[in-house]
Amino acid sequence: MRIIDLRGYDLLHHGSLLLGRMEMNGIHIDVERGKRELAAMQEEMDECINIIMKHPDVKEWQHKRRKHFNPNSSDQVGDLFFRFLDFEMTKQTETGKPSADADSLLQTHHPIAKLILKLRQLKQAQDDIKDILSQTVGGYVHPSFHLHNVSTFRSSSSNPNMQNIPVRDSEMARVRHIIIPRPGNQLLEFDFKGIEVAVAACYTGDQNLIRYVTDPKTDMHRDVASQIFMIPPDDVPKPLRSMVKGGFTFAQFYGSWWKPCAEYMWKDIHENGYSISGIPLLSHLKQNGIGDFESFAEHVRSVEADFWGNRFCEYARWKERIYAEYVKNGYIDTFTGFRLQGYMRKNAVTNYPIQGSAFHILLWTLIHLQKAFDELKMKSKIIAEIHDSGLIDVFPGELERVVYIIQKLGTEYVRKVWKWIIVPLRIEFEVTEPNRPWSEKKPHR
DNA sequence: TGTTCATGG
DNA sequence: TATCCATGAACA
Repeated sequence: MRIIDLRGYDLLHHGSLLLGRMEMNGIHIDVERGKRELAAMQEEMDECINIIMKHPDVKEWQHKRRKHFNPNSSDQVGDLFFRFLDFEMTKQTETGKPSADADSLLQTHHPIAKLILKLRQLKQAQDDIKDILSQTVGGYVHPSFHLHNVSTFRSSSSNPNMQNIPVRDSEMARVRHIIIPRPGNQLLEFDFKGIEVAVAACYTGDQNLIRYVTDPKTDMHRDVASQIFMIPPDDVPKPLRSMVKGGFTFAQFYGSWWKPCAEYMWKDIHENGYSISGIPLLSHLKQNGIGDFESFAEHVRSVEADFWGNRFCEYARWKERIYAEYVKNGYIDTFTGFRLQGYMRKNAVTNYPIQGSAFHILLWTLIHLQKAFDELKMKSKIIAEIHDSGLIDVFPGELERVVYIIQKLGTEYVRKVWKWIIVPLRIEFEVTEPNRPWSEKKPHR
């Protein structure tokens, strides 16, 4: 992997300076609240452990195995459920042992499965908070951000990693309670919507993909869901759309194929029982001749053939073209000035330039945002960056101005500089009240 | 140290 | 016909 020209050099040079500046700024931490959360989590964990250890199945396991049960050991948990209690093993680890991940455990419907998972969540949240507190000095933590670790020329973060702090799970999102703005300030988060898909449209020039990311009246995930489940586009329920988004469309973009996609979706629709205008999805499928996994998989196979053969045929051709280029030359070049070389699998070749360049749009925006802050003598500070989003500690009275500048830079100016961005970009903003934690961010406008 | 599981994009 | 890229912790 190397830089091929001044565009790439410039990004790394100014990008490094920016990330260094961010690192020096640091993030304000509510240390007292952190300590309270740790204590509260410990109590909840003790409660879980108590119930787990009292369960007759665990006691019997300890007796027969002549060992103290450790609920943090996935080896032991897997052994308990899938060997000792003989639940059906639906998933193996790479080395052939029964998997003890969240999915596998939930499928047992055993009363302590949920407790073990809750314990895992609490433990990780507690570890995250401990990790942050241990590296906080004078109320501020200074995470590292790097540009030299990732094969795609994305960034990474460590000590502590600010790029994988939980946000979806309500228990774990408690970690965000301790991340607060400077006194009197607000936290502003902005993120590029669907930027990887937008960048994929730029690289591939696929007319249908370009239309989907350009025309807000269209909806790719809804249309694909409509095709897979044979229902009118307007009848696609939101949760089903979102399942298809991750389980089929993105999986396909990343290089998956019909069989694993079909397995994932088939399992999901059995667990989550969607209904289409009052009719259970499974009955609806049966009415359309799909009554078992084999017929569903066969159908998904045909949807996949249409996906790459018709819907996104230019994307498919680009994938072949770029891979052939890599095989011939031993490298591929990105729009942002980098040469990707060395051993890459086919799926990597078709994904790296997209992933890297999507991040570079954010990086460019942040570099110029910092420049604006300096030139206008503004007091807001950039404090973190998460691949397609930025986190700003906003000084009182500067909020609207900061939002305006980000909007201008990230959706207009970047397109004047990088003509390869041939589709519109969209940014959404979320903000907290003054002095309130990151967990309380609300949509802005 | 390799494996597994967790989180984020 | 391998779902892309990371970091961190615990266990064995």
